Amino acid sequence: MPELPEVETICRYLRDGTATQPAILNRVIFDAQILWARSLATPLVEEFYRRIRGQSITAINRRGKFILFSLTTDTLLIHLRMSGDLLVEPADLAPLTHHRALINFQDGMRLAFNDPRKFGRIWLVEHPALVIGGLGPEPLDDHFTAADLYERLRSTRRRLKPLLLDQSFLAGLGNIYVDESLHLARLHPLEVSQRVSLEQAIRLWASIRQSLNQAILRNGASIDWVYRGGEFQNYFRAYGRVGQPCPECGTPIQRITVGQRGTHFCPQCQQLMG
DNA sequence: CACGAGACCTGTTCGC
DNA sequence: TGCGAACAGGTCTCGT
Repeated sequence: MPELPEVETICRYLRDGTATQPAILNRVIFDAQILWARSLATPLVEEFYRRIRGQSITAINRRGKFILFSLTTDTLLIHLRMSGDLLVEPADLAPLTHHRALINFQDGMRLAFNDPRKFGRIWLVEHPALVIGGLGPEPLDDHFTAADLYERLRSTRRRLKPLLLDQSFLAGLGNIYVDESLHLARLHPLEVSQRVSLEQAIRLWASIRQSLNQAILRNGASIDWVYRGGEFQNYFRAYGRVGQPCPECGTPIQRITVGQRGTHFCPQCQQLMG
């Protein structure tokens, strides 16, 4: 499910709690179970069990699409990839079909990692930089400026869509928010980054931040069978709207494939520069 | 260097 | 109704 706004939403749910699930900050870990071996990236499962036991959750943060749980001595990182989700529930429930890992707390609750497609990954490390060190800037960070984006765009000749999906270029965007940001900025997904002017870069920078901020305000997007209460899917401008009118000009939204990803854009508003 | 294809996985939806 | 194909919010690795 998750791109930056959805991961941010889940992060807040875990930190602050919701109407249906309690916050898990400061809980003490009793033990853990890995139900699908490949969900654990590192360390080996026995060491994971041994090290995580007895640590408590001192902070919950997001970096790009990673969720970082600061523990007493280590950091637990979880990437939800395509279909992952995190649930807080009583530890005595029988695991659901798609539960891949369980972190059991001393107070009888547990954090369950549910992931039908099994692409998600878990790391337990002393130094999180080992996992997230290669990420590009955080798009909503005050330190990330339009000038930064312009400079980064100029440093390569890649097409905008695959470039913005590259987490080492910018952290957190995925298929939805790249399409939404490019539409808002009126830039073609196949435009070459080096041809983007300063003015266009400023527009793209503002569009990325606006898309992400609006999505976070609506608790992210919920599509298909994964519904977490987010409502941003009702405000999509381009993503998933093939054949429907562009909100700016009414031209039907087109779908092409770029780097094996479905790509949605308005052929009128988003034209390649000649 | 930049891009495309194939892997990793399961589930849903679409077209005939 | 049934069945295969296409598709899905991600990322890695390999070959050209």
